[in-house]
Amino acid sequence: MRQKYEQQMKKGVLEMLVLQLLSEKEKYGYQLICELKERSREIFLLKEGTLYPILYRMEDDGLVTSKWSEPRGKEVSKKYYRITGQGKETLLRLKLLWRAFSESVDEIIED
Amino acid sequence: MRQKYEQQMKKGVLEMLVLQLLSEKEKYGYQLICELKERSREIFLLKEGTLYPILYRMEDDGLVTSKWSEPRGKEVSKKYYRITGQGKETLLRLKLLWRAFSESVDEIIED
DNA sequence: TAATATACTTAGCAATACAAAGCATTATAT
DNA sequence: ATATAATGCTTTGTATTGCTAAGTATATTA
Repeated sequence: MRQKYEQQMKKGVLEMLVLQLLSEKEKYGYQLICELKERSREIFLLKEGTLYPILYRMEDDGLVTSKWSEPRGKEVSKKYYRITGQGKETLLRLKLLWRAFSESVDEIIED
Repeated sequence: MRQKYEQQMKKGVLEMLVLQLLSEKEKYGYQLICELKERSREIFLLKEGTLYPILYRMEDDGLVTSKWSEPRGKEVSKKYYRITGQGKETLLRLKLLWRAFSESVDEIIED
């Protein structure tokens, strides 16, 4: 299953976007959902049932790590995700694939 | 299930591409596989097990119609698919969605 | 005559995106 | 004071999807 993420490209866009956001700064789940909604102008409206399984999967695959924050004062403890070296590599690969994929689609639909 | 195709946007790229090819001229299954391979520069390498179910689905949904060719001489009979009015509408909608979708992705991954 | 290309079909599988629900806490509004 | 909404994480179940794999059949090429 070496090519897993590549093969899932069409579905793998979400993985790519999550990795992108995490490559900028470590974040927790709910935050990712909100940021994705904002930055995509309401196009990526992830449900928890979509995002969290993605995070668990990526953690299993070594693309991200997680750790619970120690809550300061009244704060609730949150689970922060951080991208790993392997995750950065995967993100790069996914971006290249996305370019090829989307350019190809564009060419075909523009006659 | 009115929004079916819209909701499946990420997976619906294949449907969009097939509709696009059919909007240019009626075609048969194998031909679609070959053309898609060519025009996408080897990026969309559809298997029969992927394409034919898509065609059946779209026929069920009234986006395309099919008819068997009467074989001339030695020719094998082929099942030609033609896009319908509803299929053209769907194609337009899918293209608009694709633009919004891909532009959104591009913005996010380009920081 | 064997292999390859063309052409369509189907069964079965793994992965995914989602709905939906639950749990717990904090903030806001009534 | 109490209800509601928002935040935050998790899990279960479901429909859809893309694919593997196999099967059927004919035509062409080696």
